[in-house]
Amino acid sequence: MNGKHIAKLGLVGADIGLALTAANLREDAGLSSDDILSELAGVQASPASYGEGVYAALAASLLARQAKDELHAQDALRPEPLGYRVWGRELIEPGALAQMNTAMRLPISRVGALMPDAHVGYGLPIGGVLATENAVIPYGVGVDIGCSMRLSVYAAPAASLDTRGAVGLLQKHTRFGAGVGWDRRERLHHDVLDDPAWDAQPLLRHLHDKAVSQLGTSGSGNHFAEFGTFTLPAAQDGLEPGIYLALLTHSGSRGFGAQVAGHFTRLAESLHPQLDPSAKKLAWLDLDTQEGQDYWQAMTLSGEYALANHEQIHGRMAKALGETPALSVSNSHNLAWKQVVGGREYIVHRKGATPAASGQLGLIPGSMADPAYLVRGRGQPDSLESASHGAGRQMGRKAAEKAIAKADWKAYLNERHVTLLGGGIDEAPQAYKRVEEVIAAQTDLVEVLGQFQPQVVRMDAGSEDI
DNA sequence: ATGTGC
Repeated sequence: MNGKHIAKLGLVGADIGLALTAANLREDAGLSSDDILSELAGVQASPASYGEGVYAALAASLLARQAKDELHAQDALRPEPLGYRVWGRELIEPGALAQMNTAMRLPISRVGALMPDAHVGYGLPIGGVLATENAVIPYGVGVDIGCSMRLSVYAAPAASLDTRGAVGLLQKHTRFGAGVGWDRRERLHHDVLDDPAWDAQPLLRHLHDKAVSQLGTSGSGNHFAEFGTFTLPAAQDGLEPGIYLALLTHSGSRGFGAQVAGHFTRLAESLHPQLDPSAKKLAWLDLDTQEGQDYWQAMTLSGEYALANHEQIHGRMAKALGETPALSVSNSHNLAWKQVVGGREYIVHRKGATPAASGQLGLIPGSMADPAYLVRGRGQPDSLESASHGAGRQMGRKAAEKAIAKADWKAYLNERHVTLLGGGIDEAPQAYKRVEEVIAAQTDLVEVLGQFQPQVVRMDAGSEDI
């Protein structure tokens, strides 16, 4: 009796050693090689019936291997990605298409689409829309859960707030930077802080204090608060055509949402150890598990928290201006929704994509010095009723710091009479695709209703200073 | 995206 006999049975790895050990004991007990081999075949065929005795260790190892193989089979990627439509393909880098292809190979994926602002992200590309069946992918939503836009249009002429006034308001009523919150005495309350969901999970309870301090702040990266002129060519929601003063903000769920995203993507990865490495960051949570339900609850709360951030920023500003907005629009662009697609309910992930159901209003910003658009969705089915969430990056942050001359950046702002508070060269307009081209690539997804031109922009100071 | 990090 030796390893070759055992290997012939199809045993692999550590199981061979375990089988040999057991075989030696049976040989000592007087059994023939043929008898032992037939016993081993019995263990292989039904390891669950050998919980005790000389074959117990081998049986346990076989069972563990079986479970792992089943997990692997469940998580196996399709050999080929499902088909999906791409808007503005000529504007999209190959890496983003490769990431979308991987996403469309997941066993849980059903329908997908790529928006014209798409670029590479963690897991699902930014600008990716993905419908899955009964499962949610934390990195299909993104790190900044609930990242969103809000526009307030005031029934006041664009010239009624000068640059100096706008700078003062932005400095007084907005807060930027990683880790930054409002001082205790400056904080405002919001009902979102009383949501019972905060008490439903230890993680959420733990993050409540941070959420309290950061409510009504704007964070870092591409987040902004800006005053500008809003041009409305045709009446909308009772607002007459005209050129108005307006406030546009881009903010998310801050440290709270980031910690939720990190926690649940690590959890998802740990639950899918057999997932192909190329799809590691696309690990999902089944919605019929406790983990999936917990993520859904935390994600929903993060989304509401992010919208509350905007409400507070706009509320502070409206009070300071003494104006009530004549038109208010907001939308989340990093979130998952339950949505009926072709008669079936799927989980639709939009990671940097604007919901664009028929008639639904949304906001698509360009850059710190380029126009933002008020749009109305056309409910295009192949896009899963979506549109781009912005212009999309043309180059990464490090590439932008190398490639863009500071003088060119400043000239771009000067030509458009944009005053910038904070803001790094990694967010320069030249780092983004031309938003006009991105809008032109999705005329079948959204109709443009109005245009916002930034004039005084506040962003996080970042690594560079203008 | 975030006062972080396989």
